Amino acid sequence: MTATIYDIAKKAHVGIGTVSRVLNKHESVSKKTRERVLKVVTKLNYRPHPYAIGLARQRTNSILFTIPFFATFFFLEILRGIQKQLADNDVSIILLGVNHPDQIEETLRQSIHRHRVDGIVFCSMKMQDRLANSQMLRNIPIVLVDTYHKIFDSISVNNKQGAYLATKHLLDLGHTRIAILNANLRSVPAKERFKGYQLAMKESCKVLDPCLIKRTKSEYLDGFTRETGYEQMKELLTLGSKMPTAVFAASDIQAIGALAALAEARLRCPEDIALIGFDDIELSGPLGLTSMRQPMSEMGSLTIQRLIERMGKPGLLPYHKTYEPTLIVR
Amino acid sequence: MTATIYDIAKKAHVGIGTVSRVLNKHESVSKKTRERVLKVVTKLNYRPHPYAIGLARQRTNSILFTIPFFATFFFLEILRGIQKQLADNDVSIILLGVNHPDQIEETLRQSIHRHRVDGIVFCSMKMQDRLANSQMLRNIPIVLVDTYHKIFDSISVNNKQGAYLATKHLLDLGHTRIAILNANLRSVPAKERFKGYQLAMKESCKVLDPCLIKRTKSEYLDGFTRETGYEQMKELLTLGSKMPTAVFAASDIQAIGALAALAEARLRCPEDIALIGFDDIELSGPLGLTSMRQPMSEMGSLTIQRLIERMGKPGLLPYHKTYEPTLIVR
DNA sequence: GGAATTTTTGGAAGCGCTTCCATTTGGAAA
DNA sequence: TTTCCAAATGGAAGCGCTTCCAAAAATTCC
Repeated sequence: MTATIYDIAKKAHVGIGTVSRVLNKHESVSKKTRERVLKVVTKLNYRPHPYAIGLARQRTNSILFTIPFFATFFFLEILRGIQKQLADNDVSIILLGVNHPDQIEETLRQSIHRHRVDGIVFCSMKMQDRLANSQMLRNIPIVLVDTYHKIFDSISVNNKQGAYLATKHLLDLGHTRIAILNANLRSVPAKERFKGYQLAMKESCKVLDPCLIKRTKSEYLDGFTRETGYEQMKELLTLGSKMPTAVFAASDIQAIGALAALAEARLRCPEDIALIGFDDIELSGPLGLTSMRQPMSEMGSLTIQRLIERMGKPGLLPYHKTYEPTLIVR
Repeated sequence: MTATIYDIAKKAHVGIGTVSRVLNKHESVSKKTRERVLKVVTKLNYRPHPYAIGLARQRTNSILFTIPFFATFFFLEILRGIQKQLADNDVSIILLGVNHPDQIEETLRQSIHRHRVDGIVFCSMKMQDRLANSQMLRNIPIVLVDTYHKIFDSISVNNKQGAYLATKHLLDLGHTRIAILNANLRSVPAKERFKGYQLAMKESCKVLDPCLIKRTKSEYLDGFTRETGYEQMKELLTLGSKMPTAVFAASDIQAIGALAALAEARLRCPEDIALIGFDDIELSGPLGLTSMRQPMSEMGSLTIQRLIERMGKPGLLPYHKTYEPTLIVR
């Protein structure tokens, strides 16, 4: 059996209230007693019972981390940042994988009720207005990562700037016919990335050739998939003389699909067609894919900082942080 | 404020004991009362407080899922299976990412104490004897996934058979000089996979050419890394006329490293050198890498089934389940 | 030295549940 | 109808903590 504060109180010849006060660092305990209690705490290797604390304090000290289940590396990286930050704060994280966007609301509702979490991190999924304004999320601190909604704190990456830099990189290499493989434009990141591409192209006075601008109507994952990239590249390859010399893919995952299409067509990547991605996911390295990197782990840390701050002072105005992605040339 | 059993009891004109009994499906409640209580439960949208339950029952209904932090797809897949299985059981999962093997013990100790978990899933990390026998893990149900130790339940894949099938596939394609890129042989899967390779080669009377057998001394991740694969393939490429015509990599991740080496050497994969991997990770598909698939999600489900069963009856003998991997030709 | 504060301290009550024991109820048997 | 017994029920105690209030101890001030 693990020790309780009663055991400590008895051994240290004090009341349980005093023990609790020592453990919670209340200042109204004399130095002498505090030390006596702490000595016993150490000796008995005492650990507070998190559920008892939760029950008494009326909060659970746990947060819900909501992610779409399909994707991979990005979340683990964010998660790593989150865990690092959490270690100090004695908060545990409950993972909620959502398989399909339509499930979000119901799944969320269940988890909130079931786990009575003190806060929610909402990762990479579009926050619908209806959901955002629902009663369910009224009184609970929320931080969005890699997505945006004006009424919540959000941590994201400057997609426009990233896309601008990526395109610029291709332009600087001397390319003129630069295609974009975009996702579904209903996705905010996709929209932003398109803007960055446009801006860079305009700046260097390149005309936007409509047939070089690919996007998708796919709803699944907003089109950030290999399949999309593969299809889009296939289409580009039918252009014959109008083919691009370089391609900016709105995500590495699409870029990888594009690579597959290139391989099928027996085209070499840097030589025949240049390709740049976005996200710098794990496999971009070995594939030699140039990409835009997002400071994922750092974003995770910041997320928790915000969440905890917000848990302390509920009235805060929404805070929006945007990181600048950096170009990783390979 | 959410309703408690007291609210329910009052509204349904019964005692709290009865409410509790209804909620826990005790049979000793008359049908009439049960229905009356359930009606109120629904009306008030009552949800039990997990911490109160935890405190009263003396267990936390949470399990610790321990993974190495580096890897990616595999865990998410396992996790998905786990979550699916958990949905019914009202158990929540606490994620513990371990950054470095040396941290395992301490991290584990902290988490067990802090969260008082009812069970542990231990994924893909070698379970050291010392740890396995430590007091800390004495009285807590544990299931190992993708790793093995005789005193714990384990769920894994028949590595030998998988490697055998993979090698056989290459042999059937007519290859005779087949190399193996292995990981560190202190890793059990690596050892098993080597055995499978040996077996297949012997069966078809191919002599094992030592210079075609690569392994690594790398401790990091037991050598299941891109870097390892890359280095090993580089070495193979220096063999000149003794070069293999086909390569079996002990993991996809190594295979991907190998692909990079091939690309550098301007060699085409299926044509110049055939390559087969193991694990069928997410990116093997788009890369067109033939591989051995493990039923990861299913493994996750089974893991939880075992864990829950073991939580019910602590005395069970260790149970070891081995899945047969299947060949995915691309 | 004694009164008036101020600082420390003890521990009851309460968080929301389970569980056990005592009590009540409803029939069946006599 | 009365007697018994099993089934059904109510609710106190207890899980390990926080917090508040009252009481004790220490300190300050006349």
